[in-house]
Amino acid sequence: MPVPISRGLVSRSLLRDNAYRAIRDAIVDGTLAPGERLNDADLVEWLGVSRTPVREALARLEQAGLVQTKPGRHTIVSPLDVRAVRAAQSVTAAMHELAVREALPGLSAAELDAMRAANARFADALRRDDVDAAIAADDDFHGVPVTASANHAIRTVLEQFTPVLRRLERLRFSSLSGRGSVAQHERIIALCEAGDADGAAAATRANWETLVPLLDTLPDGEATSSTG
Amino acid sequence: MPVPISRGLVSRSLLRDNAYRAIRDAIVDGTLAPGERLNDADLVEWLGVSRTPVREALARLEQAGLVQTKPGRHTIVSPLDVRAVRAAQSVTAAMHELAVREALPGLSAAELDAMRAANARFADALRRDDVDAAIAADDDFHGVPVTASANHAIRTVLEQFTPVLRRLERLRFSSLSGRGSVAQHERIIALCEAGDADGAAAATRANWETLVPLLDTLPDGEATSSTG
DNA sequence: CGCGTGTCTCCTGCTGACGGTTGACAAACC
DNA sequence: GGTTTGTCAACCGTCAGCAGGAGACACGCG
Repeated sequence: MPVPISRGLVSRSLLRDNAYRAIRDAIVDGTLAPGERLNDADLVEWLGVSRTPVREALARLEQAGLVQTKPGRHTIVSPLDVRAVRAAQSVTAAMHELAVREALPGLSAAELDAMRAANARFADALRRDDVDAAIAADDDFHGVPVTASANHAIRTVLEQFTPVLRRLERLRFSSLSGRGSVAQHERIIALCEAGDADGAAAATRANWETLVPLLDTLPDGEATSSTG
Repeated sequence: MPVPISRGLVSRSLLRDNAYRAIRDAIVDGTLAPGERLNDADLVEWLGVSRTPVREALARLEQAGLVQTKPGRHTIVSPLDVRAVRAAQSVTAAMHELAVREALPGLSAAELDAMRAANARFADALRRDDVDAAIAADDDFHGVPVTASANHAIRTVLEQFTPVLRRLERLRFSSLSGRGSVAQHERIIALCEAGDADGAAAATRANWETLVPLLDTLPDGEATSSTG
């Protein structure tokens, strides 16, 4: 049997990556509550790995702003902070806008189909009130231009800050932000098909701005750490 | 004597942060050449710290794309890759544009003065062909809107990807990209003063686009690792 | 009873060491 | 001589342990 020569298809899993995903997901879905203290030893026991991969995972999470570390003292899950989420939102929106702009010239019919399919799954998940599936489909939809842009920096930034937004959506509203997003997605697809870069970029940005009104429902000082 | 109650003014320096800065600067200024192999043991000996802080520094550099790691095999300084630099450039430009847009409504006269002062230092450094000073002044100039935007995500992203651009400028051209940048900076200041958000944002983006023509002078496959 | 101080414990940051995997070299076979 | 395969050294990922500092508590003093 001739072995397929696809390179690096199965990459060995690093313990630190698994730890990163596990802790990140636990923060996003609320298992680890905002403001909660993260003890290295506890995480070690929970994940069944040593402190080194756990600490490397925490370091990555700190860059994203999901955890905060005071050197030598403690590590906590970041409180829900309006300004921090707003910051992550505007950066995320800018990245998606940029991805659409860079991807559009070379967007293939197959990729447009992939966006349509993802949007269909998104709509279906919303009908079923399946938050997990809806978020996954939404990620798939916006992931098409990101992948097509072939811009690794965009991907890196999005992987950093998207969890911050997802956490707010899941903890605070327990349902995906906009049902109107389905129509917005359709509009984005249409503009992409028409080759309207400015229009598609603007529509994408607008789509990610739907989070903003929800932000305003968060009291300014909610769950601020020490002073409150 | 009453002690000033400024909080956390002196933050204890972490070895990993020092290691990060040292390695990053060495890559940017070419001390560590593109494609060069990075041996943990060598870095340990050079920096005089243990492997852990060195590895944490390398992990951060990998996110920025300045080094590449094959798990279990080796770590190398990223070769000069047009696509990677182009990706970092477009993300950086988008971030600076966003920073100006968010900072403008609340930009004070003092901050405008700071931009003018930085631009003056920038022009002076260019006259003296002092690349280090020019880059520092340029950073200061663009740092004003970034700081004023109070958007921590923007700052994080810029700290990640700016070194990638600086490395290209220093290795490949040994002089700052655009002498015309002084005039562009003045234009940005004027538009900020006039409160023209769209104009200032566009001018900022245009300023960071001056890197693009230089990118085209890089052959597509320059310094790709194995074949060369 | 309130405040300041000393001690004690816990936790983080760092260190040094070990094992698994990977790419390379060389010997053996066709 | 070319190809295959066995062996090997090197290096990264991970582990357990140590030291310094910060916070908590209790004691003593005013």
